[in-house]
Order: sequence, then structure tokens, then C-alpha cells
Amino acid sequence: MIEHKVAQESCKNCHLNEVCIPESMNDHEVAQLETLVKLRIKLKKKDFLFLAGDDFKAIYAIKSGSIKTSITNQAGMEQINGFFIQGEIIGLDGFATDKHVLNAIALEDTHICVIKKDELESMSEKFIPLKNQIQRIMSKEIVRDNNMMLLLGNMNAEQKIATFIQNISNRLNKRHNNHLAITLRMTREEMGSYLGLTNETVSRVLKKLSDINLISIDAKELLILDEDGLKQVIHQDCNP
Amino acid sequence: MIEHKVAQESCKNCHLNEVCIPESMNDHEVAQLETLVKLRIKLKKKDFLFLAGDDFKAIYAIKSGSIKTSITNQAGMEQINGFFIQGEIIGLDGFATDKHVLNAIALEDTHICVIKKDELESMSEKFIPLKNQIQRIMSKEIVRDNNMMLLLGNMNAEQKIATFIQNISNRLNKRHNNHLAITLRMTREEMGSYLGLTNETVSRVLKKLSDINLISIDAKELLILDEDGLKQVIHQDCNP
DNA sequence: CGGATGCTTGAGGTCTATCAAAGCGAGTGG
DNA sequence: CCACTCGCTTTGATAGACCTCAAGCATCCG
Repeated sequence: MIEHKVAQESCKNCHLNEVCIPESMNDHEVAQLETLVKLRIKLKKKDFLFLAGDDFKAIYAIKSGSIKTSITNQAGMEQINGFFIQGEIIGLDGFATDKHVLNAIALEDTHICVIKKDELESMSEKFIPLKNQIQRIMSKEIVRDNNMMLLLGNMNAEQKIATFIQNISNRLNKRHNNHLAITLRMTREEMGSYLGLTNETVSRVLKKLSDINLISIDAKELLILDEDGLKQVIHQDCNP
Repeated sequence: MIEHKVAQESCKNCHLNEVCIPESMNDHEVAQLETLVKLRIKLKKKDFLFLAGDDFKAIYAIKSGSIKTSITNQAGMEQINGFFIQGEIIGLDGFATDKHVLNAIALEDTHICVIKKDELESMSEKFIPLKNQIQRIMSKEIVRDNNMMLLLGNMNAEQKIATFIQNISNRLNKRHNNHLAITLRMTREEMGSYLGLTNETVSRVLKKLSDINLISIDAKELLILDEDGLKQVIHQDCNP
């Protein structure tokens, strides 16, 4: 990991403060949070933030850019299990055993706010809203994971890809970005790994969705042309 | 939900205290925990503990019996996403939004220790080890979910079933039960839902594993005959 | 410019879902 | 206590979705 200290900035003024940790904190509480984020890191594409087995030292908020996380099981299989963008928090997998189980790697140049575990712990003893917030983020993560399992277990390739697109769109929307224009930072292969598909299938399905005018796709640039149409793809075969 | 108050019992003397919440607490801390568990519930088979949409009022430790949890997405698809046995904690999905996202239903007659949210929160402000413990449990849950995604996305039917068996065996082992003799409390259909397979496939694969003498199976009674063989099935196709 | 990496497209094969029917077992009611 | 039913399980035949393998093309980067 390549670390660069960057000028201290304010959580209060960060345009992400609605989606990052401060979510439901008042000004006073955010002020306390600030004392936690003493370090910010710049990552270049392919730099890792942490790897499986690394000591759990901090949790991380993405200030800009994007990160993929992956897991390897005992059998040596690797799967990407998350793509994270601006305002999202990663590193929570480390709480269980004090070691990370996931790898976290930058998909592009990325800025990270570091919240060190030690300070997090001493702080959150005095400062309950923070601990509650962390708990809520973890619980959200559990809900997200459960939905992912549903996807992997029960959907066909078209449904998976349509759901994936919709999900990214929703998350962009939450951050007040244009939610119809998506730049795919990951490769087809990485999308496939995430969705339990091969890169060829990803490529074919994207083509098909484009052929029926639900999206347009040019390399990494994806436009959603028909939100309702995408929903219908996701809901196919339901309530027959 | 059918509630029965049962005689107050001691967490300290509970034979589960090594795997339930008290895991890493000292005697004094366990004593504090006890004041939290004021209610215990008996569920009969098919009774639900909570349903998706229910207010999040408590988290639950399974004292005996077993529980399945399931999730339904907007598209109306339902999937079982967890089987929980003695000593395990459920209900953590409620922290995010203060509503449960999962359904929790008893697979057999089951005893539950109830830890009410209100008391949990007021208690854990004064009582840090508890909050840390909850955090650790949630993080474990995240790790578990990630492994499940790996399974659903990348494994074939044989690998899924072998992994499932191994996983249950490990959990029984942790509780000092005979880890080679497993009583499957769920139906083939429920196993299938959990693993992303149909009941027919589950049935066929169990038969196959039995035919090659890795297990023996008679209705719900499963015996592991060859632990190493099971591992080999899981690791098939790796490092070719 | 050349090599590496990623993307697309095609042909063929395999795994697992689907559909169907019969066997089994637990629980119910006569 | 037995007969019956309903739900679960097993087994077979078939079909289709997706993977695998392969080749050609585009893009990126030193």
C-alpha cells in the first residue's frame, strides 16, 4: 500500500457527508468524528488497500474513486464480492478476527479516508453515536450480502446483469450523480466473477440488453435507456 | 410468535457459554450479561421468531433446536440464507433499518434466549465488552456471507453439498457434539434453496456421495464416512 | 511498434433445471 | 388400529442455459 498524507480536510464540509459515516450525526458529533480521520491515502489503479491476512488496523471511507474486494477460500477459488464507490465504507470484515479476510484493490486512482481502529475503539467508548453508526453500516452490509446471495443462487444471467446495473445506478443516484450514465471501472471478467458468470456470458448479455435497447454500451461507457425495461428483465418469470 | 416465559437460568452455567455471546467475557462480565437475558422463548416447529418487516426489538441466541432464515427480494423471489443451531445468534439483520429484513422460522422445537434491543443499547453504553462482542458477531456474519457468495457463484452442485456438510460438521464440532453424525432438520428443498439448487439435484448429489462411500444417508440421518474424501470433492478442479 | 490484456463472437458440450411419475412416511380421522 | 392423504423424496427423460475452448480483433502501454 502506498500512503500519502494529504492535507486535513473537514468531514463536515465533505460533500459525501450524507452517505459516509456522518449520515445521522449532528454537527457536534461530526466534529468529534473529524478527530478520527487523521490520515487520508491516495491509491493508484491496482494498488491494494489491504489483503486477506493483513492485520485489521482501520476501516476506510472512499472519498473518490472505486475499490473492488475479493475473497479466496481454502480451495483456492477467488471471487470478487464487492465493488465500492464514493462515500462507501470498507474494511468491516476485519472486526471478527482482527485480520482481514478480504482483499481490497483500487480499480482506478482513489482517495481514502482512514479511520484507525485504535482511535475508533477508544473514541467509541465515549462516543456512542459512532458505534451505533458502525453497527448500522455492518448491518447494512449483511443485508447487502443477503441480497447478493439471492442473486447468485436464483437468478439467470440476464437478471444478474440487469440487477447489477440497477444497483450501481441506485448508488450513484444516492450520491446525486447522473444515475443513467455509468462508467464501468471493472473488466468483464471482474463483473463475471462478482456475478458468478464468465466474461463471455457478461459480454453476450450486455450485447443482448443493448440489442433490445434497454441500454447502450460502448466499451466501459454504459447508458441506461429504459429503466422500466430493466426492471422487467429482473422480474421476468415472477408471478406467471 | 408464541412466547413462554421460562425459569430464569444462568448464562454462566449454560453449557453454551463458550460459543454464545459470553465467548470471551470474564465472570464479572457474564454476570452483567445475565441481567440482559430476562426472557426465554419456546418455539414449535414452523413457528416464526420474526418476519421481514417486523420491528427490530431484540437479538436472539439459540439455546436448543434450530432456525432457518430466509429473504425475499422485490421481485418476489425467496431464498433461505441461513440455518442456525445451538449457540448461534440471529436477528442482526435488524440493526440497519430497525426493521428485520429476514424471516426466522423454527425447524423443530426450539428454545431461544432473548436479548432486548433497548436493554442491549443502554447496557452496552456502560458495558463495552458486550458491544465489542456484538460487533465481532456481526463481522463473523459478514465473513460467513462472503463465503456463501463464493459457494453460490463458483461451485458446482457436488462442491456445494460437500461444503454444506462440512460446514455443519464444523459447527457441531465447535459445540462438542459428534461432528460425524448429522441430523438434517431441513427438507431437501430447503437445502436446495440455500445452496442455489433444486430439490432433485440435492437428492441426486446426496445419493452420489453415498454411492462413492463418502457419506451414508438415510432420510434425515447423515453420517460422514470419509472426511478427506469430502474435502477432495470440494477442492476438485483446483490446482489442476 | 509489439506484446499484453481485454473484448467479442462462434461452435460444441455439460451441468443442472424442468417436467413427470412413482415410492415413502408421518400425521389425521374414521 | 388401519386407511388415507399430503408432503417429501427419489428416479428418469429431456431441454436449455451457461461454460469451455478457440480464434480474431481492439485497446492500452511501455
